[in-house]
Amino acid sequence: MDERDIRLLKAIADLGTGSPERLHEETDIPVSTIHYRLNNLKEAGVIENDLYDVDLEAFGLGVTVIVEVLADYAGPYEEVGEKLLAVEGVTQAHFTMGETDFVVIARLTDSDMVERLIRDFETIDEVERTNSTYVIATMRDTHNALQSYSLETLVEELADE
Amino acid sequence: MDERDIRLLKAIADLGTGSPERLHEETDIPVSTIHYRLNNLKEAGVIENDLYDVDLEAFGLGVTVIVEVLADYAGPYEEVGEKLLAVEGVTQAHFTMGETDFVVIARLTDSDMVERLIRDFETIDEVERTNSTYVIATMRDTHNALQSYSLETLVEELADE
DNA sequence: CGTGAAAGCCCGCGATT
DNA sequence: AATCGCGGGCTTTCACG
Repeated sequence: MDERDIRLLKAIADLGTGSPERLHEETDIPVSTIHYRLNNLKEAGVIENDLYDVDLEAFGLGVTVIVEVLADYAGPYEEVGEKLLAVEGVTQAHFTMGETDFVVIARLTDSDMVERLIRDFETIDEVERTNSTYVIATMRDTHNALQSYSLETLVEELADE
Repeated sequence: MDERDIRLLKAIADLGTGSPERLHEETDIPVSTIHYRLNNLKEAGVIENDLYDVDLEAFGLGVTVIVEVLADYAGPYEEVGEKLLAVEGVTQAHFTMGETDFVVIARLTDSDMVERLIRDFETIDEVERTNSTYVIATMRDTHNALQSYSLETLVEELADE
């Protein structure tokens, strides 16, 4: 992966599309070269998949909750994690170190559903305690960390390897 | 938005792609109708954008941190939020109610960069205190809350409107 | 909402450096 | 091994039933 790949990925992050033509306009790299590069990146697993960003508000999923979960488990943490993931509405689950064991983020319709979510969590054997925080407004929610990085920083990081 | 749209969006969430042909295989809805529907959904803002999922590990962005930010501000919260978003590596920022004011999630390269992140936060005038939690493993991180919902639930939600 | 044909884009091939 | 032009083929669009 060289500077040209970075420029490509940055363009993808900024434009929010993988369209070769759009990328060509943005980067001035010839269309067929973009193909060549993109294929390599896919092969290497750098680009996982193409997907759609669905607006959850449209489904009435307007409520976001962040739940800290304290668990007591003997086996591997993955087992507990799987049970958390199975609860309806969970969009993120992070296994963490520190005061709490898991940080879970869920998207729900209303406070009734929040109640059900918490109840579902508490029902899990290994779960000891939960601590919920309501989200009033989400200012950013993107997988594209690249968007927040400057091209220079990314190239620099690359050089360190 | 009717039941057919829901089926379409559910298929998108499940397959992880917006490819009309794949969607046709899954739903048996004619290809051109899928185009028609998808266009409407885009117009309505239900589908925000099509994008690529970039593997952040490939950039050495292997460290995830969750930071709770306590702030003291006179003006609107957006002002503080903007300052938080400007810090390099921030992928999510939620304005919350409860013990803390913001929950921020960032993707970074190493602990040096975590230090810098915290320092950047603390430098912001309105920020009073921060509390960081390291993520050991992320078990799920998807915008696709739809994946975790059953088709029945979604249609039911729709009917309530 | 479905059909068909025309337009435009994607992407692999192969020649070039 | 990377780059780039070309052209077949598929995807998408659009006017109509």
